[in-house]
Order: sequence, then C-alpha cells, then structure tokens
Amino acid sequence: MSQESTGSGNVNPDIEQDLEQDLPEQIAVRLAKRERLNELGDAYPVTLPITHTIDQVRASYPDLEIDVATGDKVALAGRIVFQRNTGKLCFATLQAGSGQRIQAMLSLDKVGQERLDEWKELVDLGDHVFISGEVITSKRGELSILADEWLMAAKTIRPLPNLHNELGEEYRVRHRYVDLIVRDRAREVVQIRSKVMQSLRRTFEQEAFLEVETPMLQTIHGGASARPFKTHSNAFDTELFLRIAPELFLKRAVVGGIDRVFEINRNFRNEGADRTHSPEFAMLEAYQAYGDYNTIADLTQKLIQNAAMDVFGTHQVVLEDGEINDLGGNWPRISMYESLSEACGQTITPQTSIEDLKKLASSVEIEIEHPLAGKYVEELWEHFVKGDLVKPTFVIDFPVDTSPLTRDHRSKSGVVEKWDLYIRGYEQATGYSELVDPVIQRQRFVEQVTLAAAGDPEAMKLDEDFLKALEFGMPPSGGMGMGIDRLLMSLTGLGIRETIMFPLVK
RNA sequence: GGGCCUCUAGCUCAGUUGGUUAGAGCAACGGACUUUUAAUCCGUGGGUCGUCGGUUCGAUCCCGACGGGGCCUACCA
Repeated sequence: MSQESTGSGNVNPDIEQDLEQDLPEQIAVRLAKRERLNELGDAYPVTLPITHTIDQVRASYPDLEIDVATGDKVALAGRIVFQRNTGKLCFATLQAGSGQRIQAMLSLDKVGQERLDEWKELVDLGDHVFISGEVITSKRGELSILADEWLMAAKTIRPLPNLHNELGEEYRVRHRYVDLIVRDRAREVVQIRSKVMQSLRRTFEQEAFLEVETPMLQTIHGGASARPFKTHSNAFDTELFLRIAPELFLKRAVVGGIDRVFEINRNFRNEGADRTHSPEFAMLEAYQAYGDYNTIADLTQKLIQNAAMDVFGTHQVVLEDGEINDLGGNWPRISMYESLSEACGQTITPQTSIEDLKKLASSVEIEIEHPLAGKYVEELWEHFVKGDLVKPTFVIDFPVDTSPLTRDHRSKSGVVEKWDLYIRGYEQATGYSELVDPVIQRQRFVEQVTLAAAGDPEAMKLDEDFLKALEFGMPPSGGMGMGIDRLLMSLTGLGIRETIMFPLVK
C-alpha cells in the first residue's frame, strides 16, 4: 500500500495505511483521522452536554480585563475557523452559526499529554468540536474557554478554503454552504432576507391581510406574459405548467370573499437569466377589495419602508458599493405618457398613431416589430425615461393594449390604471386597479388569444374558470406584485444570485 | 440566439514568446515551541494545466470541437 500512496513520504504510517490513491491527499488524511476518532470514541456523536452557546458566553462577558480567570465553567461547541498549535498550549477559534466566535485554549496541564497530542493529531480546520472548561481571558485579552476536556462534535473530511482570499464568484454560488461558513456577508444576507420576510408579513398582518398559497402546478398558465416551464402529470396524464404568476387564483380568492389577501411564493419563467432575472424567483402579490391602484401603491410604499426600518432602522439604506438608497418620504407618481413626452421632446398620447411611434422608435434605434402601439410606448419610455429614475418612483397610467388584466382609467381614454414602481432604475413592483368586468375581461383575453394564434408565444391562454369566477362578481380591487429577490437587491445592492441562497446553476 | 473573454494544487492566483523537473501564499504532512489570534521557525509532499482531437521531433501554451463560467447584446407584463 505504501508504494502506491503517491509519494506521501513523511505521513504518519497509521494514517498512510488508509490513504486511497485516487483521493486528494487532504481528504485521504482526514478520512484516516475520522477512523482514528471512531476507534477512540465517536467522530460524529449524536449529542453533547452543551450548556451555553457561543453567543451567550460572548454576551455574558462583554468586557473582562486581560488575563482574568472567572471560575465559571461552560460547555459549548463550534466550528474551528482558525488554529494555532504550539508545543504545550493550543489555540483554536470556534465559530457559531450566527458568526459569533470564541477562542478555545487547550493546555498540557489541563487536558493531559494524551488528549493534547490527540487534539494536535486529529483536529483540523473546519471541524466541529466540543469544549468544556473555564471562561478566562488570555494574556492578550481574548475571551477564551480554557478546556478541561474536548470532544469531536463532527469531523470534516474536506478542507475549508483559505479564509484570507475572497472565494471566486462561481465557487461561492456552487458551494453556498462553504460560502456561508467563511464569509460573514453571505450569512448576513440570509439573515436580512429572513427579517425582510418577517417585516412584510408583519405589515400585512397590521393591515388585516390573510396569507394564502395558490397552485404552482397549473393546467393553464396566466396572470402574466412569459414563457412557462412545462411538465407532465402521470396521474392525470396531462400537460402541466409551473406558474408564471399567482394572479388569477388570488383574484378567485377575492371573488370568494377573502377581501385582503396576499401570497409570497415562487414563480417560474422560462426566460434568460442575468443580474436581475432568475428562472425561479420569489413573488409577492396582494389584492385589496374596495381598493384601487392608489391605495395599493400606498400599501407597497409602506411595505418597503417598513422593511427598511425594521431591518436597518432607517430609510437611507447603505448598499454594497457604499451608495445610499434613499427610500424615505412620499414617492412621486409620474405619468408614463407625460414623462415620455417631456423626455423625447414631442407629445405622445394614447392617440398617437403606431406609425408615428415606429418612426420615433427607429430614430433612436429601437428595432422591434410588434402589432401593438402600447409596446412601442413602453419601449420608448424605457429608452427615454427609465435610466434617470434613481429615487423610488411610481410610473402611472399605462397603454391599454399591453395590460389585459387592468381596468380602463376612470377619466383618461386609452390608458389603464396601472403603475410600475422603479427603484434605482429597476422595475420593483407593479400595481393595478383590477379589471373586474367579466365581459371586458373576456374581450381582452380573446384579443390575447388572437395574438397567440398570430405567433406570440407569451400571449395568455383563455382561462374559462377564471372568467366564470369573475362572472360571480369580483369587488372593485387594487392589486400588486413585487419581486422579493429584487426587493433584497434594492435593500443591499447585491445581484440576484447573491440574494437567492441557492440560485440555479447548470 | 449572436459576439468577446476565461478554465493551472483543497482555496486564491502567478507562469510557460512550444523544450528536460509548472511556481507562490494559505491549507496538508514530519519536527520545534505554554499566550497565539492570517502565530513563528526548520523540513516534506501535493498537478491528466477543463475534456477530446489536430499541427509538431516535442503541446499546459498554437488550431478545432465540446463542456463549465463571466461580460456585452437580444429576449424578459
């Protein structure tokens, strides 16, 4: 066996015995240590007599003097993230899941020669270890546990990456569990996301909304225009779609009398992925009976401002690059047509002909071919206005022909009561005064289906059951949808793949 | 979908204008060390240079295909 072990000349023979030649050296060495630990005891004990968490000990001794022995005994566990072994005194830094750290000290006179030697031989960076002993401070003032006893809590087989260089982007995404161990910011983002979710739910609770869950597997995909993921049900022998939006089911709930309803759950869209798009993403949708697009805009502003305040204690959020994202105050509402007219220097109204819109579009090199005038208006608006919207802004009153689920404006012709919320130039949320007239809704769907027949793969299918629900009477309502991942991006300045703990990778 | 770039040790990266034995720091292994904290000191090992094919006396390096990743672009209510 030793002649096959690829030149590991000075390795301890006990360990070398267990080397397998096709494994990386460090893994083989650690597997041998695992065997040895199992001979001595248990490399993965089911339970340990823990009395304190690292956080508790840290909190209990906020400012001890240098070189103090408290006489207090604790027993705790953590993952080793730094190790410094000397001849008769060993140091290790233990890290809790919270990221809190504490130093463990193992001295010859406390644990004895045998256990000290076993510590030096068998304990590696990354291992979970159990330490019981006295709370002290070292001669350098570091809060420490001076061990009477140590036990392996869980042996690590793979070496932890170098803590002193940044991990590569790809490694971080593919090995998020490692990223979470070694990078404080990764852990922090998970904590922020959880707190944001709690805050959103708290605000909804204050406003008397009920949280529901609606189907993700759907026989007809609707509520948005995007290409769906397809799958197949064996039991029903039928094609199913992963939902692209929960909208049509939440509206059924409102028809049923769930007057204030929201859902936070995953949507799936079979489109390109980039810094702001993920094939699966968390979506918040909310509907409020007897509200309209103004009340739902107020609610949206409140949700985001409360989240910033609850999580960061301020509306002036500091982003990854140091920039301040100012979410405070009352967010302005600007008209899409008016802001476009102002920015492009000619008056654009819902009555502007598609020929004129095409002319303007090609003059600024927007090359699209689309049958709907509204599409051109939106493209032109994005070209002329979107980039300048840094502060949170509601863009209101969209073209009717691209918004099939939205009711016509109460006084302006050719537009619908719809807004998009832009924050730092990204579309953050969208809200409507919902279309509740079943006859008009049917007409809109028929137009969409006609488009689909003309080859638009994103046009909605006719959902007869949804129309039937509307025929039972949906109260006038405001509704909104907001990307949760994008909200996290707005609050942190990170890319979407950093706000999602485990983004899809090939 | 189109264009450009990239893949070297467990991790982060050098490097080879095509040439015998591909380097560094951390990590690992052997040794010394009872106050370290990116510990230090002495010594050692670790690589199919993404994969397959081509050119060549010789390829990690040049060329091609494929795979992974990134950026730009297109698409994305």
